[in-house]
Amino acid sequence: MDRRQQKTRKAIFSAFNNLLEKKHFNNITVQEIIDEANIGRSTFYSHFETKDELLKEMCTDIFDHIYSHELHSETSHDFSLSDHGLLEKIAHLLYHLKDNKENVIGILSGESGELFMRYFKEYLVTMFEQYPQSIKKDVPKDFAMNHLVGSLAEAVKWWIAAKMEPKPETVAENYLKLIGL
Amino acid sequence: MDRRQQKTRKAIFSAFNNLLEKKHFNNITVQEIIDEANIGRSTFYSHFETKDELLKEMCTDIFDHIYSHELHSETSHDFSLSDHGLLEKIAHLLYHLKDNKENVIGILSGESGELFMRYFKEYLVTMFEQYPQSIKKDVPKDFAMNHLVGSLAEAVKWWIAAKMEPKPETVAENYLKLIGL
DNA sequence: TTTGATAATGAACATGTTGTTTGATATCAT
DNA sequence: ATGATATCAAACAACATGTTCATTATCAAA
Repeated sequence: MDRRQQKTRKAIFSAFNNLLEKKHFNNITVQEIIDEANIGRSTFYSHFETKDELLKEMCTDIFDHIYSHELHSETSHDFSLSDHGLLEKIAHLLYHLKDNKENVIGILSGESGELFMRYFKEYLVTMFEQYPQSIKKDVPKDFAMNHLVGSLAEAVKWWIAAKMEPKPETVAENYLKLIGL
Repeated sequence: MDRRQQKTRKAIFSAFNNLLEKKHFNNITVQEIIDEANIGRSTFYSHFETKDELLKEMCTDIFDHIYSHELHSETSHDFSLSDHGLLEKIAHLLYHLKDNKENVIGILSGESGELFMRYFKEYLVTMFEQYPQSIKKDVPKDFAMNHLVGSLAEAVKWWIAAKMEPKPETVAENYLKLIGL
């Protein structure tokens, strides 16, 4: 990829992140991104068709990053515990989010997080599908899955609002207690 | 209140609802609301300063409505059950939401629901505070509260996405099972 | 190093939205 | 009937959007 493209793409992402920390996604204008990134108007539009697409690509970047790490680093499969490794997996996920702290906080703070959360929940569904024993049997399956995913997403939001200070292991542990594992 | 004001206010609310069913809040313009409501431009701005304020007032209307009903209809306080009446309360809440079906679906469908959900969660916090025994003691209190509120909110979203077809009692029951009550 | 390709630029453009103002008109409560 | 006030249409400046185009700068590869 052309160095010039990389440079502007990076500039746009960085500018967008700065703005997301200050104000809500909806209230950020393309013009502001252009100014903050210090690029030409037509340059922005040659990279992204819309502001939404920019956010979308930013989200996929983050999750691609997490996915690839998940694949490489196989967690110690200690099936002696009741959660069958779920705790480690969740803690692991939280560590990854912490690595992307600047991006994640930028996107999620304020109300800009819906799109991000959609992607995040998709990821969580695939994750929980690997742990069928976490799904309670006495309620409809999709309702149970919705509960697992939704409440973990809420827990993560809580954690981020708490500046990611509580230890990932602690958060994961408390979460598992609350969903009854 | 002047009949004229009532009339236009109603027209604006109705127009806004119609539009919310078709498209996302962000993509609705004030102009569209004005056209749909068939009112003068300056008239809209004499009622609401911004589009956000309109949404906000719509949410408060709904919750004021629910609150007032909650106060009058005291549920049968059957403390013989483990949930101490929580089940009835939640089912009751779901029935109220169903009464406001058109409004609630309009606001919540798509991604227009964040603001609504914020109000909703505030309401849920006050609700759960009346049921201290529902808060697990072995995790931090705010984390537990966040879990109760967040997961109920998610359950409601699921229920709405399922067209409010499952019976409120069933949903409430399943929810209580999942949070371990 | 030259060169052909491609990315960035800035300016201009038509179009649409926003929020305000103004003076005329219609409707209200009393 | 009348004074108050809500509505209206029209116009306004300010700004955002997305596109076009000619020019300039930078690249990768021969």
